[in-house]
Amino acid sequence: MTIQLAEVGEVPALEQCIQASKVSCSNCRLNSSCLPLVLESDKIMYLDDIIQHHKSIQKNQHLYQEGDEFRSVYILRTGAIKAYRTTDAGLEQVTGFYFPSEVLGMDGICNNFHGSSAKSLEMATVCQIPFTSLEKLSTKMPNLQHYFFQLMSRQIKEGQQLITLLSKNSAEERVASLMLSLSACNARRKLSATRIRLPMSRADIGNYLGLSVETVSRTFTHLQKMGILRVYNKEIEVLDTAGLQNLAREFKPYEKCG
Amino acid sequence: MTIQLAEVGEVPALEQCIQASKVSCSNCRLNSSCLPLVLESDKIMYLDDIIQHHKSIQKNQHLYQEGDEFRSVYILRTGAIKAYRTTDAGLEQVTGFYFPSEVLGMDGICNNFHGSSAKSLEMATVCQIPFTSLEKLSTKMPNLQHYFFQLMSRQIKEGQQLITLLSKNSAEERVASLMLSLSACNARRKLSATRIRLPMSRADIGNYLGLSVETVSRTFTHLQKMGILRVYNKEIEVLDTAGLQNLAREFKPYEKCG
DNA sequence: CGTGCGCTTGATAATGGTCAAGACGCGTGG
DNA sequence: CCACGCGTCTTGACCATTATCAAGCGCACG
Repeated sequence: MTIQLAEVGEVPALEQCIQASKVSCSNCRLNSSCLPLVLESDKIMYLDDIIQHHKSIQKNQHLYQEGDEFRSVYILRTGAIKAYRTTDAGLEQVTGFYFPSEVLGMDGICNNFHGSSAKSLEMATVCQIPFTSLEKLSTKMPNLQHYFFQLMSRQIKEGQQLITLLSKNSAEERVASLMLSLSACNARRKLSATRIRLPMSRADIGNYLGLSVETVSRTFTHLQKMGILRVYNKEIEVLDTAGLQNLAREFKPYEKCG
Repeated sequence: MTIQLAEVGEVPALEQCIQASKVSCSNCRLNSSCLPLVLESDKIMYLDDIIQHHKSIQKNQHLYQEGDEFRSVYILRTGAIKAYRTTDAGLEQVTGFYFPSEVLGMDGICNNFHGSSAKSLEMATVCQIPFTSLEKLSTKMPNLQHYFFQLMSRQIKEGQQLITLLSKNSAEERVASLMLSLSACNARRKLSATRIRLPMSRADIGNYLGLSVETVSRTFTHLQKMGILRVYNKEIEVLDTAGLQNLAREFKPYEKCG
């Protein structure tokens, strides 16, 4: 039997309000955690000029696909997106989950083709930033240039953390780490740190963590039996944060530092 | 019994010649595969001004360590370097091997501290580029800015490839992939594609590939029994490139695209 | 009220880790 | 030049974790 948790996701009324109003970086509610933060307020208008606000994507649609020509990077405003690559054997490898205010698509810069696909896990909206415009603007705004260097540097570092997790940690530690990360991600977004809604399937989680679906499922059950989590399908309640941290250590991909 | 392979590494005489002469980007023999390539030749002097050429590092010394303040990025000129992080549990996680003309240290940009350590596997020389100078120069030289965006993008992509390798491939496939990568790396450097000298230990290889030393060793012997490689300690001879590619697929971290 | 997909659970098997011992190779010092 | 010793590599035996296969459950959706 499923117990309905309190609303932990976006507030629908607010969402609609945002979507209805004419959007610009100045009145966007991500403002405080988003890109324009690094710019002097009188320069946000330049950024506003090149950003294409409010592109929306239905659930399970692609924002871009591996091999598509790279033209823009994207900032996620609402919803959730998974990034994945397709292996030579035709298997899918999930490389990351993205939440509001995060920047996607920068792995396409190196050879002008997207190196991964981005598919929405639920209805999502993004801002699109044409990359050549961004580069031009960056030469004029050292802050902006620096911000993007930082952003990419962080993604490199997060990749290294995931590599470490995959090669050194057990199934239990991997799942615990992910839950802790999502909790931190919620906290950053001013949502509950103890109630996590998972927009992705067990298969996606397993794929991301290098585990089979079955192992993910078993691990959830086990963490529940240990009294660390309570699992209601895609709603996770963290009962023992310290216990979770004890298992996790390492790996904090969603504790963004910028 | 060990059979001595032909010289496959750097040519000592040439090395010494380079080290003796006054170095600058214009007369550096990496020239054609290195950073200045992207600059108009009359602008190389600006880069030359900020680069500190020819810093040398003894075997097993650190170029920088995790947690050190981030000030510069480095280009490896000769030798080989491994990058690694230390996990919370105090274990080492090798995140990459670097060879001449590759750029190190960019994971430190995001929070001004190096996110990994870099230790030389053999006597090495590097060029040091103070990052703030580089950023300043980048605002004036769009090509340079673009080059560094590409470089970091590529590192993100390579991280994703390693992640895929770790979560989807068997021990055999991982080792085969690494050998193929090193072969490609040699080829890029105009060295033999079939004779590979491994500057790193079996332990480093295992650590990088998420395997135990024993498994790495067993895998080498197995690949040898299959007639794909011949293993003389740290000298590897590739007997069947196609067979190796067959096992590898995926994962080409050293086939740099820029 | 079915039908199907996603999730859970159980039984079994395989890959690779761990522990232990021995071989080899290299540098040191006699 | 050889003997020694240590560190690295290899090999073997055993074991643990997790994948795979299989079946059943439950919720969502038509």
